[in-house]
Amino acid sequence: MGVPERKARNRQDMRDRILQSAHKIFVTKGFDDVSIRQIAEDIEYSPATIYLYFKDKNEIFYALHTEAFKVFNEYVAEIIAIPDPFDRLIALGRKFIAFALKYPKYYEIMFITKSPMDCHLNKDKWVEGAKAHSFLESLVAECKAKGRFKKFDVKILSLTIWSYVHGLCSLELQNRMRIYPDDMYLNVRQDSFEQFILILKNL
Amino acid sequence: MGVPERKARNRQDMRDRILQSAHKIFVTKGFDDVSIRQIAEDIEYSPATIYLYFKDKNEIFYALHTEAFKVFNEYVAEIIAIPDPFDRLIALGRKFIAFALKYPKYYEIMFITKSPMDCHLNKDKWVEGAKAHSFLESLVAECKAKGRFKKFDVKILSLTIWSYVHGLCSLELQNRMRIYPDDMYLNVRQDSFEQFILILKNL
Amino acid sequence: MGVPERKARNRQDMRDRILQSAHKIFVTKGFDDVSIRQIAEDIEYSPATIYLYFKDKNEIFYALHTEAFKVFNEYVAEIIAIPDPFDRLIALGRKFIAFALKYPKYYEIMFITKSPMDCHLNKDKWVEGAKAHSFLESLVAECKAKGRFKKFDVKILSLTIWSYVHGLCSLELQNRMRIYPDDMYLNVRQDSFEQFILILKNL
Amino acid sequence: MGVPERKARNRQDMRDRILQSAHKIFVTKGFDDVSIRQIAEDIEYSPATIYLYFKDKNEIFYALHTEAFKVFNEYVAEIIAIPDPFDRLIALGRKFIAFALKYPKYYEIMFITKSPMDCHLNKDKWVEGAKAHSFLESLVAECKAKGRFKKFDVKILSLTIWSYVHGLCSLELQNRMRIYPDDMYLNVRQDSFEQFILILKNL
DNA sequence: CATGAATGAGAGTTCATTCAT
DNA sequence: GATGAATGAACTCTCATTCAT
Repeated sequence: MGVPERKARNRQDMRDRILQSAHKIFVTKGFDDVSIRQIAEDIEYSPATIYLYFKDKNEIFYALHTEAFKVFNEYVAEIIAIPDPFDRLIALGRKFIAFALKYPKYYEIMFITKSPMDCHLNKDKWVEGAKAHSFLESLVAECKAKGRFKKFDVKILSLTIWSYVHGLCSLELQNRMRIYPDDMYLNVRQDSFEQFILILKNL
Repeated sequence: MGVPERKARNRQDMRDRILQSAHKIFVTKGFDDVSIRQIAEDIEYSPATIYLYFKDKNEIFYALHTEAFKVFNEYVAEIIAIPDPFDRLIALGRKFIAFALKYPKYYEIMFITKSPMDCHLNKDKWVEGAKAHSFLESLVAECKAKGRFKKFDVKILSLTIWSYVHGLCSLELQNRMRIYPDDMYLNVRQDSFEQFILILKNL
Repeated sequence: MGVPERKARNRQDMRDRILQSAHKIFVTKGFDDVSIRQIAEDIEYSPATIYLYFKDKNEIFYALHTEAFKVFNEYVAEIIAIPDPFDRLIALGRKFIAFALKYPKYYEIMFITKSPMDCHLNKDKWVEGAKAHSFLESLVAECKAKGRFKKFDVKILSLTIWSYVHGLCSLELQNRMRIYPDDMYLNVRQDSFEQFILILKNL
Repeated sequence: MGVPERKARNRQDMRDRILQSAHKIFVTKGFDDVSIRQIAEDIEYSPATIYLYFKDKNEIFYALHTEAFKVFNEYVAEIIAIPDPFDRLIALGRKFIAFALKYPKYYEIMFITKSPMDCHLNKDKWVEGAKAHSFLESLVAECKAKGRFKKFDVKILSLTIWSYVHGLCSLELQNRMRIYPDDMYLNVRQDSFEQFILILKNL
């Protein structure tokens, strides 16, 4: 490996370390407490150093966002092994929910946080989001090709499904399900999802 | 009108002015930029004055939250005139979405923002949220009493509906629907909702 | 009793209430936390009202100071019944120490706090302090008249005694005696004072 | 001198500048007026800069306190050259008083101010205070070993001496000696101390 | 490559005080 | 006699960012 390659890798290493730290602070202390200084302290470098790897705070958030989608894609990837498209669709839903619960902060960045970033960056984000979404749409289309969802438009139904699953995750992550008594709370999310599967099956 | 009454009204006026200003800044600049100082500047009073009407920043957010639910309740109230429960349910959905679009920041406070407020305040918030939710449940129960949703549990179906509608609104408010081309974007939300009505009708 | 008298008494009542409150806060929260607002809240009047009875904060502290000396004088007065001047001197010392322990905040104002007050006020204060001090000097003089302290100047010895007793009280009140282990701490002040009596006796 | 050394020295320089400024303000305006902003203005740096050298205000006060004891120890150190323990004891007294007069604000911090600092810091302070005190005790013990103070307990007598000297200094520093007419005022402290020496000599 | 040094801007909050009513 | 309303000035502290070294 040549010198430029090693340099590039070192550079990437450092960026990763910064992002990991940012994510860690994000997870433990919340969005507003992710400050350059805190990250610097965590990785034991000076705040100024961070600016060697990221233009500004926005860029860190943007990278975090990219990272989130990368993790998401990997997390979801394994469902492609499932032969039946409907089963695959359901599996996607399950994975989606599981991801939200396992990486709530990544989920926040991906689907909840309003970007404080500049507009041209957002375009890229939409691309990423769109990719995930068109994956869903292709699944719905496949189902339709196999005879399901006859009376429904693929794109619209996809949005309906996405809305439902995202709504379910959102209510959970933003603590809005605490309105249920404790014993119900534990099952309610699962029950609703199973119910939703049933509904889809009968469309 | 007696002196104490006038004083009380003046006091309320001032509180309202502060809250309106807070809401305005919230709408135009975002949650994090709502600062006592900004509010003060906006209403052209000194920062110290604000503390004569609100104990601290938390109390302002809390009042904003209460205000949000008040506006919401008034906004939704008129549907009770609709005789058929299913029609009423649909109308509730429409109202809900319309409210989200008309008062996006109130919607944010009510259903999205993770409260930075103290715990005992949150309890009250859940009470409010729960009230709105049990209103939905009672509607679903009424529908069921009239023969609909036969195979479905009232509470679980209510959550499913809530999730869907909230998800739809969330995606919209957090700009996640920009993945659609402009011409689609205009109709997609509406189309999905109509589709969802259809689904509910056939349950 | 005529109207002006009653008015004057009411006025004095209010002043007393304010001072009591100031002292209470002073005792429980410390010097720096005595604020007009806190006093106002405590006596359940508005801050502005306090200014009807005292020109400003300084005047309150000044009145507190006067109050302190009044309480001190009353506290110490009973020793005049003791016939022997040396016994009386010792009794004064005991009373002095007891006062410091019982009313530590009054003691602080009288002998420790550097007056934040204006100069012309200080003169009056010195008058008060001087009165207490000349009382001590007259006692020492009486002792000398009875044959004690032969080789010592009255004024200088008085200062020496005052210094010692004040030093002892100061160290105690400012927590500087915590350097002693707990069991010693309890007796050390008393032991030193008894020792000092012995020294005086043998002068 | 290497780079790190120079950097360390610069850092120490800055800390010293801040402390000197704090001390200066403390001397000219009093304890309560020592604010970060005032210090910043005085040293002609921004307030934020101060936080690069001190964690918070407490740390500044703590450093000031440490500084005070350092200066005190150096100031008092030279007396160890005096062979006779009683002479040394007297010299200590003189040095103590001279220190109080020369560095009144350091004296205040060391022996008068009630610390607003956190408890664990205070422990260290007591350690320092205790050190100074046990130095006094060892001197008294030495005197006793040489035949003086026969009828007196070392620890108690030490406290008695400390109380007297501290009382004398306190009365002076807190302006309580202004009760004497101007011509007396100039000598009275000195006279009392000489008298006290005489008393000790004859114990 | 890394950082020490520095800062302007801004946050929430409290205070003594004034004045019209 | 009492006060509600208001404020200017101050406080401690944190932030993202820059730049010379």
